[in-house]
Amino acid sequence: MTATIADTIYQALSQKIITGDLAAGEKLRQDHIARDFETSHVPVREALLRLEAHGLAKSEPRKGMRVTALDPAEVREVIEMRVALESLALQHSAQNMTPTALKVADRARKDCDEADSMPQWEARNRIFHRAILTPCGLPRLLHAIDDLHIASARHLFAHWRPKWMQRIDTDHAAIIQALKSKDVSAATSILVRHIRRAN
Amino acid sequence: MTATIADTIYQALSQKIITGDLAAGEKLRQDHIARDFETSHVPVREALLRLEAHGLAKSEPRKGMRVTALDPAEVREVIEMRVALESLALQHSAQNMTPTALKVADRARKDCDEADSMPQWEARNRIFHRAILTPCGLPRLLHAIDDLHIASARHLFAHWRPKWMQRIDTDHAAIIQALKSKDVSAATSILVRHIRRAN
DNA sequence: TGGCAAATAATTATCTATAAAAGGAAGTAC
DNA sequence: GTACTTCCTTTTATAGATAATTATTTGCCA
Repeated sequence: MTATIADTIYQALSQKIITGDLAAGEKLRQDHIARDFETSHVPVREALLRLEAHGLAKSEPRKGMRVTALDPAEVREVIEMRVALESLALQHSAQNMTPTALKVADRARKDCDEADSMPQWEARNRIFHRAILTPCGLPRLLHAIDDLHIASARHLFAHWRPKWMQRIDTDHAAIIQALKSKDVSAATSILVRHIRRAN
Repeated sequence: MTATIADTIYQALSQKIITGDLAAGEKLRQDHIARDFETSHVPVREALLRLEAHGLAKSEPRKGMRVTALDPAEVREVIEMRVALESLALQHSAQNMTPTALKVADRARKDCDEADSMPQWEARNRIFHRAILTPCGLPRLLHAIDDLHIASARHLFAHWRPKWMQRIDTDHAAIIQALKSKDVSAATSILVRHIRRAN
């Protein structure tokens, strides 16, 4: 489990970008970051490249990296992509859904409802969505969905953080219920509605 | 336009992986590649990371990179993802489709039909698919589709290269025709069928 | 002969140093 | 006063060297 330094830096920076701690458009200077992490700039470069791969930063050659902007058009785009891909994943997932997997998902649902801060809720919300989709067994699809969730999370932090309050998510419960009764189309349509309005 | 060295290496390696010149499972050794390109290993590392981001290679920390395998299950997965995302893109694209864009697409279609080798056909086929989808104006979606096309291309090279022969693609023509007459649902269903069977 | 262990080789990850490019400031010509 | 040029600073990109980790081989003992 020897996590590489670049890994650590990538995790830290992506978290900062997601929460808005690093604002859109902000420059990411290699040696400043290197100083912060008490390392050289080489692993920083690696981490920045990974940020770029996940759409969190953009590089202009010889001019450095900047945190990507998240305009409303892209937020809508991400939502439509999530609708398309999460529907697909859920249809496969529902077929493979075991009682065990359902219990795991319901546990994640409860954890999410019980979160007592926005960052905690956001993390647990992602875990819930992943839990209901993981049984699809399509790794590439799940990976793509994860990236979209990261973009969604950025938007959630930017626009909902102040207004957030603890609440029971009825959509989540309804999805679990539909999965339990093997009603795939109901589960899918609730999920689609949920994605479209939760953002 | 100062292309960085890492750029060049990435292009070359990805091309080799797509065409099967670098086989699945093959190790990608940093200093060997560095020697081949007469450079140091640092830009090589960058290129390898980009390969990983596009799903063409996988890294195990401290153990190096390997070209990813392309098992039949993943091929099916990619097809289903393409169906989901290209449908979405086409629906937006059809709405924004200008006569000019249609002409460009039809030109791409003819070029594709006239290709006289498998690699040429593959490149032009990708250009055609991109041409009919680009007007959707959703950059993130197009980018995701591009990555899926790369995976599809690997499969095409692996399984169709010997059997390839020049032919007129009637699906392509039918899609253009449907777009011309603004029949979005017809265009979409032809595209879906096309993706499912062309692979 | 087979299996374990230490040493060796190969390879990756990181660091330090150098080169190249871009951006900005100051000075001069008009 | 404005625009252009040149120099200086900042920052990124690459190279070469070092450290750390893994794989392999060889030698020893049962």
